Amino acid sequence: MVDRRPTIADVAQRAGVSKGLVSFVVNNRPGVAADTRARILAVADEMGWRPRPNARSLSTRRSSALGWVVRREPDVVATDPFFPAFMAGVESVLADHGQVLVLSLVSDAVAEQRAYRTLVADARVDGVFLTDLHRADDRLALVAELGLPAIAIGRPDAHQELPTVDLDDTHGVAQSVEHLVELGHRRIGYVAGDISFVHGYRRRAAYASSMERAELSAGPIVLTDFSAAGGAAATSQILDTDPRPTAVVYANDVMAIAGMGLLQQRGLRVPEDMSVTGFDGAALGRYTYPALTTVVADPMAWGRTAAEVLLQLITEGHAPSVELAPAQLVVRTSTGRPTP
Amino acid sequence: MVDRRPTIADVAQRAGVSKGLVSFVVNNRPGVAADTRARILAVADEMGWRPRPNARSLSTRRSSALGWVVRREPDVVATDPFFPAFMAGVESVLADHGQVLVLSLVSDAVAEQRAYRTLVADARVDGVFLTDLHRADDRLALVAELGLPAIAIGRPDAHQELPTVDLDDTHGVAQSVEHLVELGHRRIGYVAGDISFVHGYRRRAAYASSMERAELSAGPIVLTDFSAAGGAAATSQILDTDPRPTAVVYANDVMAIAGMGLLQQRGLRVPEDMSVTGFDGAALGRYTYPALTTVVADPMAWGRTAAEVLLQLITEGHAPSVELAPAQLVVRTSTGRPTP
DNA sequence: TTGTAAGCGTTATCAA
DNA sequence: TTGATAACGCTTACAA
Repeated sequence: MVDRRPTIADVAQRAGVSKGLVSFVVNNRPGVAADTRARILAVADEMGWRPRPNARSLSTRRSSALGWVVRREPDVVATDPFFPAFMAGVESVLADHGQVLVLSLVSDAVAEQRAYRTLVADARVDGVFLTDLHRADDRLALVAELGLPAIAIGRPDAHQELPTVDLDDTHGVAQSVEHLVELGHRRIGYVAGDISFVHGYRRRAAYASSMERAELSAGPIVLTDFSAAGGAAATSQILDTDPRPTAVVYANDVMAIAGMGLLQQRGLRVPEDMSVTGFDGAALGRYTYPALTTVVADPMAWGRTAAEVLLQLITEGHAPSVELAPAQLVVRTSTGRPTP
Repeated sequence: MVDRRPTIADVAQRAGVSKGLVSFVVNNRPGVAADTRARILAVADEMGWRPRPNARSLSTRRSSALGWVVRREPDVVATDPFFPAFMAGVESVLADHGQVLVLSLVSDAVAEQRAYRTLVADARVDGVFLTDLHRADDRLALVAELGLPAIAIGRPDAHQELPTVDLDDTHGVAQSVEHLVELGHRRIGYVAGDISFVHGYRRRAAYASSMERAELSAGPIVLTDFSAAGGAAATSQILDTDPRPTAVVYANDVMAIAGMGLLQQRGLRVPEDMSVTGFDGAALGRYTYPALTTVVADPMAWGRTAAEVLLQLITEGHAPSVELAPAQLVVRTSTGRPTP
């Protein structure tokens, strides 16, 4: 016989026990004598045996994999620091749990639905992360229909049963506005991302209520799509308003950086003629000229926590929602006093 | 009995045939009467049955999944347009083939090795993409040892058996240098990425040979790491050289953008005092000020082709290497004539 | 061309 | 506390 990989039968035989007992031991089930357990573990270790997930999945209907379906344009993913950092956080947890991440990048809603359905039909994953929540997100109903364990990244708009791992981004936006007001700005514009996203919507709301709190009238507000192109176009629109604002709050860093580019191209100085703030804490923002004042969150911790919560949901059937530390303003040089 | 998902047995029974025949039909195997085949397909379709990959994998030892292990800092992934675009390309092919992408993001070589070994030990994937090739890349030996089908993204340095999907990036670098020379530049610096990567090494070599071809002496050359921080620091070093160059070629866009930021912070104008070129064609580069002259490749096509080749390698045991269209220079406004 | 039956490597059930 | 033995859902010899 060729030296094929050892199976549970080989381990059982070598340890002089039945397959069932070996299974009990690797699954940490009670009812096995301590010395028997130790012996089995020793043999398994010596033979370098571990249960194969796909064989196991046949009887348990568990795949030991978690799914993440991302519906975004590649261009947007490319410039979003959330994406890889969140993934790194998830990954750091999964490896220790013998889990694996199945990732799917789709471009439209139809492909997105199909992706979730196929993941379930093919029993590819035991649960999924729901990111980029929309205000009316049909994935909430979908995962319920499919009986697919899921957790929401960022609080869904409607009240939901789903465990949620959330991070308050409104605080950072409020800090941005307050920072600008303290510097003496009175006309502060806002470039929103896509407000069909919960986070896009919430950030805009935070801007509006902060302006109100400062007893300033909000606007101009431009709605766009979180992309560099969108940020530049929105900035152009803002420049056309009269009276022109002296500062602009952007809903993410990419739009802010593109916005600064457009301002400079039009001959305006940042921050002398226009102050600018971003959101994300992208690495690049430290090295632009001027360096971008922005709001930084901790997406890696977000991913880590999300993975832990999802695993708990899968194994225990329920899990708590978690609120992470809020995003914080980091002041750099793209903001300053308005020139009179 | 509850209405559990149909299995191959249900389909066989309903169609009045054996399980074996159903299996033959879904696997497109010859030797089934045409009308029988049609009837079986009709029944399967009607019942909404498809073979479950994990049940299938037990006998075939195929997982219907492809693996991609990425060893990079999240920060670097975050700013690299290659990553999501390549992934989108891969994904666009996989879905049609009932395949899934298992992605792993690791931070060091030890975790990387472990990731590949676990993927194989757990029979998680049928093959892997090898990206970010190093000049002496131990993964080539590793996949050989593991018997893991793999394709190289970008040509490995040493002669290898692996099918390769490559894209000539040296052409774009040469174009960059030629463009600058035509504009009248004679002292052209270079900010390399990490030259332990094949692509980092090749780009630098392309710069050097282009300079030689133009009968100019190469340098200053600064080696760094493809990050924004690295790009800024390298630029600072270049500014310290005497005589100072009038143009700098950067090995990627992020370093180029950070470099422009540093130049401007030091009071230099781009391109009047210093021309700058990048590499990647990142979306953001169109909207910086000035807009970045850069080299654009098509990483989405790269991913698409890579997926097709890898699938062929897995199913047929061999696959051709493919050479994609070379990257091309796109001139924008970060390059101009040197001021005398 | 079709059916039967034996795997594939686990976990689950039920006795002992 | 342990051991047989039957699932789990599919593929694949081998027979018919």
